[in-house]
Amino acid sequence: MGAPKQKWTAEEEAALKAGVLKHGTGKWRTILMDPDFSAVLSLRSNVDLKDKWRNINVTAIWGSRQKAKLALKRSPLTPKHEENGKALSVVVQSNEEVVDAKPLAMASGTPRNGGPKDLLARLDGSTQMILAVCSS
Amino acid sequence: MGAPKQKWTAEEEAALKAGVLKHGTGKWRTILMDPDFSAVLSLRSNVDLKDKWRNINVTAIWGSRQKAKLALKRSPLTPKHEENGKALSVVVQSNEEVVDAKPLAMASGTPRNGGPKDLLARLDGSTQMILAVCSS
DNA sequence: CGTTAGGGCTAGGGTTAC
DNA sequence: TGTAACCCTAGCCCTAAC
Repeated sequence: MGAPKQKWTAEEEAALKAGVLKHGTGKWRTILMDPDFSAVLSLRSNVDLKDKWRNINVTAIWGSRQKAKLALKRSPLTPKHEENGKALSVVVQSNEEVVDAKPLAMASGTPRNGGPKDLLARLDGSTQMILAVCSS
Repeated sequence: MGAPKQKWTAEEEAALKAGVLKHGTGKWRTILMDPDFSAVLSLRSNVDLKDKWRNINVTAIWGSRQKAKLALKRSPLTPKHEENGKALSVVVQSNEEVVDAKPLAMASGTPRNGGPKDLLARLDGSTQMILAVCSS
């Protein structure tokens, strides 16, 4: 059909990483419309960016230090926690190896439609976002 | 980002359907302020109601396509019977049409006395009026 | 200013191709 | 068998119109 399974090139992946550094995670459409990346990623959709970023992080976590995660899958019992009004607590991964750009983007203080003002302000102590662009 | 995505429960969906039956579509704020549903839908906004109703109708129209597609893809092993104890009475309809609740609600005209309101008024936590809108 | 209708986006699960 | 790429959709957000 029209989808011959288009593998990601190094340039595309680099552009994606740079775009996440610049705009933060979740801003796939924004990255796509950024003139700096629109050329390289012209063949990709915003969903593609999201999926690729997911794959990158999955592999990165596995290479790091978190392997006991799939073991908790496929539980014969019902892992279904359907609460009505109760909020389920979600544990956030500890710092270190997990590449999490979300706090970066949201750390600017504006919860709603903020701007990537001081994106790099937080990028010092933890320093987990290195990677960024293998070299461009 | 404090909302990790709040999935609709069966109770909420039932309340929404009942509310549409009672007040008609488009009266989201009215449904929300109805004492019969305000408790269940307290965490939802009028926009949420609108969006959910849209999703419900979209999925209800299914059947023209993709249904057979996914039906065959249905995993051979899916012993999922873990409903929350609430047994929904599903009315099977050979016709897969969208059940328009608007005529139903309006069909009573001006129920000065003894309208269908009394029937729906006793809506509590249990699901009991799935009758309409629950195709396939 | 509040509400609704509709378009658009994202997150996550699921599926296909390799 | 495992993994990357892709598909599907529920829930949410944004905007225009009223």
